[in-house]
Amino acid sequence: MSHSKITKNGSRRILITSALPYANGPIHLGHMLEYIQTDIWARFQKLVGNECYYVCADDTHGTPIMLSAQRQNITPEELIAKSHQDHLQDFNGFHINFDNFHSTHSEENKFYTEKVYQSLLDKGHIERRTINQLYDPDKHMFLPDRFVKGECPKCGSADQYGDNCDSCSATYNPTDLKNPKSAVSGATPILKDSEHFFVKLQDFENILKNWLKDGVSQQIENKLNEWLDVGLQQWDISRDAPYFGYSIPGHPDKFFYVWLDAPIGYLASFKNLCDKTPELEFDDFWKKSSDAEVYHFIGKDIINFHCLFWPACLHATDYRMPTSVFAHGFLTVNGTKMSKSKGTFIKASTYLENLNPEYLRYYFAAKLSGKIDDFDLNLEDFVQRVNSDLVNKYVNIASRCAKLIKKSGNQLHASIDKPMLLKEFQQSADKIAQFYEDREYGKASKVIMQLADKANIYIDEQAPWKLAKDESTADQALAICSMGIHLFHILSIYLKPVLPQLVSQVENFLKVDPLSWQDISKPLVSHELNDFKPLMKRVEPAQVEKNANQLGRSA
RNA sequence: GGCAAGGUAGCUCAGCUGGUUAGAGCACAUCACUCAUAAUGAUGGGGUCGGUGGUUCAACUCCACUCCUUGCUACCA
Repeated sequence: MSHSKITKNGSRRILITSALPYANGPIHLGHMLEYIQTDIWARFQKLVGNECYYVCADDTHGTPIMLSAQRQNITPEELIAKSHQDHLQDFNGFHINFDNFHSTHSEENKFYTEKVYQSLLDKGHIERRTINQLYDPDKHMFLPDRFVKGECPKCGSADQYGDNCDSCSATYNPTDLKNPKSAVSGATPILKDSEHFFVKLQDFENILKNWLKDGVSQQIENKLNEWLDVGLQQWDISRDAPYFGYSIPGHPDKFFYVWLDAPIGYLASFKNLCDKTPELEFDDFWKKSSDAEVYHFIGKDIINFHCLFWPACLHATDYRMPTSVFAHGFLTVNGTKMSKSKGTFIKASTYLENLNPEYLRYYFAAKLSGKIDDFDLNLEDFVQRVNSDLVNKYVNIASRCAKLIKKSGNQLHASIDKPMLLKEFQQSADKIAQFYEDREYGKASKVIMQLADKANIYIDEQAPWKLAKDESTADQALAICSMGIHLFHILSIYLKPVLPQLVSQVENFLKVDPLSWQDISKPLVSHELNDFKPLMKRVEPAQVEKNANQLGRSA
């Protein structure tokens, strides 16, 4: 169902998360779509005066990290420490303003994971059962799906991973693969028994159905019906040693599956923030009766984890469930999946070497909706969109007014030249706020750019440059250019969640304190400005090409 | 294979519960302007809405089938 909270009074308490990046690889632009989407929402909530916290963490456990560390001859702890630094650098580079970025390999996470498990156990939601699984006899480890390769049992294609075939898209069990090989050692896997721990998800069916009814969008609910219609099954939450993670209390050879402790990272990161922030209480947000709001931003690929397993875990632990879960689609580049060989697998760090992060923030904002549709980063469109909207329309307003104002000592006129136009700009605030709230950033951007067009039309019609030539009308010219700045001022507030860095330069130019939503109604009459300096350069198509080429090689 | 979401002008996208000549931005063309980071303004050409077949007085909007893309399919993360 739709979430259309009114954002006027600024009295809401909100906790937001993005999905945890896996500590086994670099952040790429697909990741950034989600962090930028979330960051814009968090910045918007803060801008309108709500109490809002945005937390995240590295997802550090599981077989891939263990093996990756082995291959690099380092400990998993060293690997995830390196990732943590790299990830933070990328996030900072894109102005992702986390209130806390923690790790699932932390005291807090261990504590809450065990707490969740103990609650599930105490309430009889855990069952133990022996299952049969592929095992690498050389490496002495059980093999997750993605570490078994073989021929598709249906079409015979070679080198197929795990449980589905790339070439015929058949679904099967890893044990069905013909000529299976361990992707770790190359050995032929054998079947071996092991006792696993399962969460009886069926126990939560009614709770989950009720929560879904008004907790998530129709699109997500439709998807989840696949699971609910067939009937919820048991969820395997244990993995055998060797495994990098937390061992299950009382069972030293069994470990918690990474997907159990990953979302718990949201709790852990927030707890860690609370411990650093005296006025912040964990229970105010997570106790069952909390009236704070909790939102998870995720990709469409992990809907089941966040809308079935995770709420069940929270409920069993007597915590509140999320207010809602927001899912977005996948990023494509020039219409296709990001591909290393095509040079479209773009790492965050490579992008930052060549391009301004706010170009991408704006491009994402200009096209994002609240739905789970995939998102295409079309590089040509990217250049045109950013240059046209940001430089030619928005920044241009300030640029074209600044020189005439400087002639008058950088002092804005004492009167408002066209009050009705100002009013129109101000009255768009509610509509734009609602679009931000609904994550319809594309629609918000469209309204903002329509206003920018109106500002340029106004200046064109008034032609202050003509009036400035004559002593008798010079004052009128100043009034018009001042009006242009008033409009620019409001546009800057509307764009601030998307373009924090640019708007901070604007604040310097306008000589004002950090802008807030309230400032929309406070035009800078008779205000003094600083000298205007170019606020943003155009994107050069060559930069983008360089970027793509570089990426192809370095990925 | 099953389920979900998407397939609308050259490009990127809007189009609510079906209803006059299908919209926007960019790109393109012509004209105007010259204050502005060769920016801005005005006007114009351009789609029959993936395909086929239905329902209806009327469908981009409903139904069926079909093709294509992406995701999920519970021991991948």
